[in-house]
Amino acid sequence: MPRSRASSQDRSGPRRRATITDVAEAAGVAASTVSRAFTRPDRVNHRTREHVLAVADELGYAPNPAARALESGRTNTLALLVPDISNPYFSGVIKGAERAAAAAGMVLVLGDTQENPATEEQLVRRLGPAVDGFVLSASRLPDDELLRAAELNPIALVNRATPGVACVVADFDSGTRQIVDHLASLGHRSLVFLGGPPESWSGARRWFGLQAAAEAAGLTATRSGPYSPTLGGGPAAADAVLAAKATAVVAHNDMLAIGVMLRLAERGVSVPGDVSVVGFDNIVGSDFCSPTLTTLAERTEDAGARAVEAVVAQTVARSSEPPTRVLPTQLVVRRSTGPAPVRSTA
Amino acid sequence: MPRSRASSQDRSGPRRRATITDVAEAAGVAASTVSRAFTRPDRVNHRTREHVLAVADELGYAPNPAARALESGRTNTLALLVPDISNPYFSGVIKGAERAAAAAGMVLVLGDTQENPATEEQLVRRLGPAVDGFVLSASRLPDDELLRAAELNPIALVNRATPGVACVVADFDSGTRQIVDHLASLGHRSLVFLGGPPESWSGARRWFGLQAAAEAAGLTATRSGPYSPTLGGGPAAADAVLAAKATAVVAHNDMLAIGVMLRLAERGVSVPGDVSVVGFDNIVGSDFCSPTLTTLAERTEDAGARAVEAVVAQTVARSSEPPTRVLPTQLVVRRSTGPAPVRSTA
DNA sequence: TTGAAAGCGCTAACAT
DNA sequence: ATGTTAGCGCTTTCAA
Repeated sequence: MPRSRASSQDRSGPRRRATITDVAEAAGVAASTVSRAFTRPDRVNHRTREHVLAVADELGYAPNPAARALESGRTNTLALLVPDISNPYFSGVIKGAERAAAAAGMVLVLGDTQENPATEEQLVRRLGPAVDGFVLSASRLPDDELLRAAELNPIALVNRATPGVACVVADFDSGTRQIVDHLASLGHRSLVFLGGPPESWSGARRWFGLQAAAEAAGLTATRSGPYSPTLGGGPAAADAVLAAKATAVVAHNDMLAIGVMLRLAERGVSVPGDVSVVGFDNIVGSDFCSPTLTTLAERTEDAGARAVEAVVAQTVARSSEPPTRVLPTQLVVRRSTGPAPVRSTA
Repeated sequence: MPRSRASSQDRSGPRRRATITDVAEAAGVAASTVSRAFTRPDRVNHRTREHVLAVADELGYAPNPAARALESGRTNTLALLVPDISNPYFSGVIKGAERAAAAAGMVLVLGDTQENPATEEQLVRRLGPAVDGFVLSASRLPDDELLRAAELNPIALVNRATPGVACVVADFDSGTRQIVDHLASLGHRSLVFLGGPPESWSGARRWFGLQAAAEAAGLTATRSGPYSPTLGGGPAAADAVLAAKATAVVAHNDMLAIGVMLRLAERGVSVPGDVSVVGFDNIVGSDFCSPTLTTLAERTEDAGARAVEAVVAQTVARSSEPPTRVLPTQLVVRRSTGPAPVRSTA
């Protein structure tokens, strides 16, 4: 049987991995005993177990997860899909998910959907049989696809809500209220929202919340955009801000907010003297840009962790009513917001 | 045989995944034909193939990777281990690795070693049988462990060199020369290196290169630290800089450099008026901190991609002499460096 | 071109 | 407490 294995005579090729049978032979026991020694330590004689484990260690044996998965149908692997791994915003989600996955004894597979629904769909399909569940962060999939995927695999969403699918979302209602109240208390009478990608669920929630909060506080809220949620989106957004003679702007996210401030500085506009700027995300960098950025902080690590927990829970027992968790948000006030400038047209 | 499968009557539980047998039955062919339809399209009648694929699609069938892996010994999965996923420096490596892995038809598993050699070792051991190879970025494992691991799995290192293991490293010799020449051309006569973690291979290379380049250029180089390679390391490092009356400092990385500048600003010291500051990494943020940071850019995405390619190459054929690739570095000059201040003690 | 059968490494029933 | 056996889903001989 000329199977494609590493022939044992290559100079430095990977040594053939020890299998459970190798260990069994070397230890003079049956394979099932070796298996038990690893998985049900209490169901095997203490001394046998010691011996088996010693032999296994000597042979460098580690159970083959593929074989285990085949038998049990469980892979002990979770997949986390994000739109853009290099976006610092997702670092927190990733970190939290990693931690929770490790705590649950699971391995995390990371996927980058490149902001592309087709890529995301493909990853879900391809990874599906290889994982026990998915965490989809800022998913771009339409509701019906999400539902379909959720039939085959446990799924939890982060910052995206779809009825029937577990999700963890930031409390944008409270968050936008905090932002508006903060601006109102500084004397601002109106704000401009600089929108991000039209497909962004959280973008929609942010704008919705801002409108409601503005109305409640007696401010006028208008929307501009869409702009790229990156530093590169800054110039166009900043120019629009100046044209609109806004005294306060709320950007889709911190990257855009920082890009805006860069451009405003270039054009000789003072922040917060002339314009106050607020972002979303509280990314690394919002604390050292110039001026430092007032922004709404989400608990991204918690979000990642909670989502993993939700998926793990589903792998154990599917509940009929998938939970929705709302995580608190908190406005971090820094130097980019200040009193509304006094206008001649008061 | 009461195997633990999802019983088909749970309300909304995961539907049982279609297997190759299901498809075979539904299509009225043998399982082996279905298998061939997917893996050797040319070895099956055109019409049969169409039919089989149609049925498979209808059933939502996707081959089970675990079963494939069991048979072939290949998982089509690569693992990338980094010390800290949330460090923006690694985003580039991750991104590049993702891209190269996808191009090679492989899935990438990401692991966070938490800057901990023990965690790293554990991950390598646990993931070993589940993956076709490893990319170890900034590995903290001692040489002998690396060698041992390399016997069982193809491995490529990023910014770490160990004889006998494939690696991709940045050209720190050239990079440090660029830094020193830049400072020398601005009239600086000495520099202080703010060191990072003592175990860091690239940290050692940086300091080594700086010394050599300084000597060649007739500058004095001294070292200070170690400091935490984070914003939080800034204050201590900055205070040391002032105590040393340095005119130019080179920080272990950008995060530390930015932390230093923050503290210097706090203490009323002008950058670059009084002190010039240089970093390593060119992270996102080095372009919008204040002042913007002069830093040595590495080609991190390329590094990740090259490393993946090196691993993939090894999975095909192990070469006796694992390759070392040196990637160019480039100094990005921004506002944090300027002419050396004129000192009374000239 | 297709089907039948064996086996990848492991775990779980069942027997001892 | 331990061994024997069957089978997870798939690919791959080997026959037809």
